[in-house]
Amino acid sequence: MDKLVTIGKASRLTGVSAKMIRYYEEVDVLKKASRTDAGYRLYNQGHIQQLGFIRRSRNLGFSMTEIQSLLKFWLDTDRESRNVKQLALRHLQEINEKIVALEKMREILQQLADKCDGDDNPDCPILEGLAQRSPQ
Amino acid sequence: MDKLVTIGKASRLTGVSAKMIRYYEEVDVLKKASRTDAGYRLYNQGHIQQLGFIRRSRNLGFSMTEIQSLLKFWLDTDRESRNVKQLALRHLQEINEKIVALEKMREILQQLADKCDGDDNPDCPILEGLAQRSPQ
DNA sequence: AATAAAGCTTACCACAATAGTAAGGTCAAC
DNA sequence: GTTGACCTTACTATTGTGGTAAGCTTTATT
Repeated sequence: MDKLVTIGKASRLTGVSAKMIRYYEEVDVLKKASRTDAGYRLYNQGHIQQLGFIRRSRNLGFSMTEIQSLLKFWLDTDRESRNVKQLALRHLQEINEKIVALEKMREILQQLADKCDGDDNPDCPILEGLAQRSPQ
Repeated sequence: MDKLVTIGKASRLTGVSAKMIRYYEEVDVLKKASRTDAGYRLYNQGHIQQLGFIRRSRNLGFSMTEIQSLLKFWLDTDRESRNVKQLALRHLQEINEKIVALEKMREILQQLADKCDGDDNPDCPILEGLAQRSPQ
């Protein structure tokens, strides 16, 4: 009683482009689809759920490799939540590091921009900053 | 009286890898170097300064295309600082958008992680969240 | 039934910025 | 006169996504 859908419908159901669905299969984060006689891919409910899982994981910034691990945990009822949490915390730390880096950029750039009149005059502390000082 | 250096020295002087120096030349953000008879690239003080400019711009997250514009402004003494500031503010906005996106990820992921015991038990709200809800 | 439109297939290319490798030429020192 | 450091070009790969082209299948319209 498993309703099977072709890739276009699976895409509409999950919000994942057909292109990406094929790619996920290719890099082994999505279980291979069965095929019709003509070679069309067919997806069942399990695939659809898995695609949702992948999409939400991507939206949280997890890499393909991390998603592979997450999916393995998800499918393994014997997992220890310790391992999942560890993966999540590691990713959280990466996110934090990216935020810190971006905030540093923002601060320096904002300081330069504040000093620049932004008119028809050629004087420009932004260019001077990029040319001379060392905004890290 | 312009001291010329080969690419290795230019790299050490600027902190830009030789690989990247060649790449910058190829994509036209760095003026072409002159060559020795044997074909070795030779860099002068202007090149070195320009490489510093590029490195600092990269560190602030500007793309190659943006850096091309910045360099054009820098070399044009008739520039209007308005244009430079506009470019900088646009980039600042992109940085802010990235920060906002990352903070959203962080919040959702942190919430999931907080609910997860992270022990040898298989129960895992992180996986449940990825599987079921919509942590956009 | 014939044809058109929509949907699917694989196999390419492109992106942005960086790093790595291989095969080979050059230069300086010992 | 050989070794080792340095340089050259030309590839390949990365990450995740989008695009295109050429061709087959299925569905809808006439």
